[in-house]
Amino acid sequence: MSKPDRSIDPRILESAKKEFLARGFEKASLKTICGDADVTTGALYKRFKGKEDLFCAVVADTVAALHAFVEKRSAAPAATLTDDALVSAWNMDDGMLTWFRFLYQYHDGFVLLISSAAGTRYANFQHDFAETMTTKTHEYFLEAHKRGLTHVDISMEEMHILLSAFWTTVYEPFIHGYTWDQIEAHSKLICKLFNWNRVLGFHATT
Amino acid sequence: MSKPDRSIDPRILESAKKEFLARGFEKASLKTICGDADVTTGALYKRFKGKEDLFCAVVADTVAALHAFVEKRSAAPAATLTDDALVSAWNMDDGMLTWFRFLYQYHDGFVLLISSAAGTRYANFQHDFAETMTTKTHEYFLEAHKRGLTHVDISMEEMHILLSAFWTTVYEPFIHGYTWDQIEAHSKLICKLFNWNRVLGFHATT
Amino acid sequence: MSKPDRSIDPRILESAKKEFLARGFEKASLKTICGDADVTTGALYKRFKGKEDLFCAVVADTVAALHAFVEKRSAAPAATLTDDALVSAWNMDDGMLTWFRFLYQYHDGFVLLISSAAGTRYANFQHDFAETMTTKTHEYFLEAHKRGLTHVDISMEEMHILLSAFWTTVYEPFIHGYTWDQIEAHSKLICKLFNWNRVLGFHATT
Amino acid sequence: MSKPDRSIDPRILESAKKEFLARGFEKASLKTICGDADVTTGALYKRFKGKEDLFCAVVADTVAALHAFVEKRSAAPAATLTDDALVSAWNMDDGMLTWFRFLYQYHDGFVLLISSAAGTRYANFQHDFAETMTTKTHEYFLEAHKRGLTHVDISMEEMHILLSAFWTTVYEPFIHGYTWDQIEAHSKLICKLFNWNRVLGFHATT
DNA sequence: GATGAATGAGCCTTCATTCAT
DNA sequence: TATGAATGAAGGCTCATTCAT
Repeated sequence: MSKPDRSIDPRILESAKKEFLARGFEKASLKTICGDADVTTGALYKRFKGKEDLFCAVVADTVAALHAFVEKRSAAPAATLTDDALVSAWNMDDGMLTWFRFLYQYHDGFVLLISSAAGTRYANFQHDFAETMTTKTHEYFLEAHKRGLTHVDISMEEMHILLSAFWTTVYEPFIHGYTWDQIEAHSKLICKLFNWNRVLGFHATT
Repeated sequence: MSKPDRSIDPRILESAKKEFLARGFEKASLKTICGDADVTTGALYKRFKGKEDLFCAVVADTVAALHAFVEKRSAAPAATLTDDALVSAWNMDDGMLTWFRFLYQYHDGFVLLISSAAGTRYANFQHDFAETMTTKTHEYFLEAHKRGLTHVDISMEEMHILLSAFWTTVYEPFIHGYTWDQIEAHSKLICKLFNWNRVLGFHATT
Repeated sequence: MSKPDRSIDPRILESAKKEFLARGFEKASLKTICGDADVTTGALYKRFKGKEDLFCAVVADTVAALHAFVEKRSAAPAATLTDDALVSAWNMDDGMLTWFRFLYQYHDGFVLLISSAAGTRYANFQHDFAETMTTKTHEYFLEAHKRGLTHVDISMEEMHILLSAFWTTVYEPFIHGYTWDQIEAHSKLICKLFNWNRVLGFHATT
Repeated sequence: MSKPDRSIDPRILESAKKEFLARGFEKASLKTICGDADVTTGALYKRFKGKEDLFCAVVADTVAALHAFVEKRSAAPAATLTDDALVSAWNMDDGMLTWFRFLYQYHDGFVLLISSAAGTRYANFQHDFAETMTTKTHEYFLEAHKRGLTHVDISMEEMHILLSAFWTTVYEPFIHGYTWDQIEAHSKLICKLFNWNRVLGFHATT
């Protein structure tokens, strides 16, 4: 009653998600997508401007949620944090689990972004995401450095490559279709594995 | 008796490598490859069964060298190693540098395998490589466990996760086109970053 | 009793005129036309049978006015004209200006007919118009011939060629978007340019 | 023996010419063209870069001949002509016939250029051709003016529109498929009809 | 009457692979 | 053995027109 009838949309989006997931953006066939959704190509073009627009629509809420999530978690300026908060930011045990929980909620959209987006505006999602995280993280690190909490020097570039690797590790269980339980185990393991304190020159707290 | 004259091959392989690196296997154009190599498509098909066969040829020596390298390094049965050797296998400072030196030697082939192989039989190279390493590594770990050098339990699956994370970090500088100097620095960083002793339950040596 | 409410029509017609003028009949987009007119395609199809019908509607009053104008100007049977009238019909100084004034009044519709009608029933407007004029003109010429005002023989086909050439020259300033002042100047030039007396065998009056 | 076998090309070009002539560039269907030529679409793309390239190929010799013809006829700088030559340039009786003979030789290509080129780089052929002729003609006229052979002032713009009309008249018999005999008659008629001497202010020589 | 989503054939173009020469 | 023209299915996309609501 409130909204106009969009009952066909979910069918297209669902079908598109399936195809994009299975074959990647570039090799995905609109004909297959339309066929699966019992819709003609023309109908698709009524709602979406093209193949990429369709991809973006499939992925839109994931992207939005991701932005919101990142925003919320990096809202606090480095300068406002206590020394303790600044240091413990690297002991990510529950922080990571929160991340995994969040990403698991947007599982398919996230996999699309990291695995099937070649050819779309999200082609560099992994890189851009690492970049975003790097910027914020480096800012915190610099603040810690200024306060004398560490004496190690890490350039943006080095931090970027370390975080790229780290986040690639985060992506992995999604790409390989882990169950939630597996992901939980994965989370704990990699938190134990990555010794950020040592790399960044903090006093180990663990 | 020896091999037939393959004097034209290098041009094709070089050209193919360039194109595969630049555009990835799927988007690479045989026409471009043949054009750059001053060779006709027909000639190409005389020597290679098809696009994928060409890719495999480009990558063949890297794959072979990789196998040989892995084989050599894991030739010794776990049981024959001293306790010390078993434990220090994880403090990989020079071990890693050896790896990096090796991989840097096969730079392009390696990048092809980890970045441009989608659509070929090497699509899952990263995963498969981690798998390979996991088997051998787990065997060593089990031996260490048996000897009481650790009391932590790590399943094959967990070991796979850990090694995937680790190797992902190793790949990173290649993907990002690091110079050798940068890779050397990265190597040191990596060794600091990974907390193998903690994860595997060895006495911290650092 | 009178006409049904057509209050929305002007918007469609205006929008259609704009689009047809800008892109020609074939490349004009009904979607654009409907969008500009704030009307749905369905609504358009309620009033018009299709794209061509719409074009015809846009052009209808121009066509009607043209017919009326031609009719009025050729109402007098050739036989009823004086010798003088018959001959001076070709020294068209003010006759032409009257024509130009008339065409300028129906500027857009006329341009549509001569420039944008490919694909419609008016595709051959130029040719058909020349044809129409030819019939009447030839009749006058024959009458003049009969009265001995000329001894030249001009067939219908030849007359058609001559009038085609003449009217093509008339169209030109419309196609080129001349202002009224430019058209007025053009009109004078035209009268100088065409050597009707020589072609038709009248005594030069100029 | 000298040339490689291109025996299939004529079939494509012939078929393309037919289709372009019949439906215009934009509505012409490559499938139809290929079908008529007993060739697959792929084959077409081996020889031509695309639809427009095909059109250009069909029209290439006409364009070349046209350029050469124009070049040859306007090679003489205005300043080098005698007064007589300058004036009689406008009494085009045999000049026009030469033109018609030439155009008739390239009949189909010429029709393609003036009637079927919308959407190609030759879309503005008519206009550009008129422009070319205008430039040269105006130069001659200016020279005549300088020498006092005329006192009339005609701007480039006015000349352009007059020549546009004139050349449109030249095109007409081609567009309407006149036979050579009809064209010859047409040529004579329009030369009689257009009174360039009067418009340009020369002493009538006829 | 009005809506506008849906239709669906057709568009031009690409490219790994084949095969007659 | 080498050639490279030919294949032909498949690609994404357009748009005048229809019809259930």
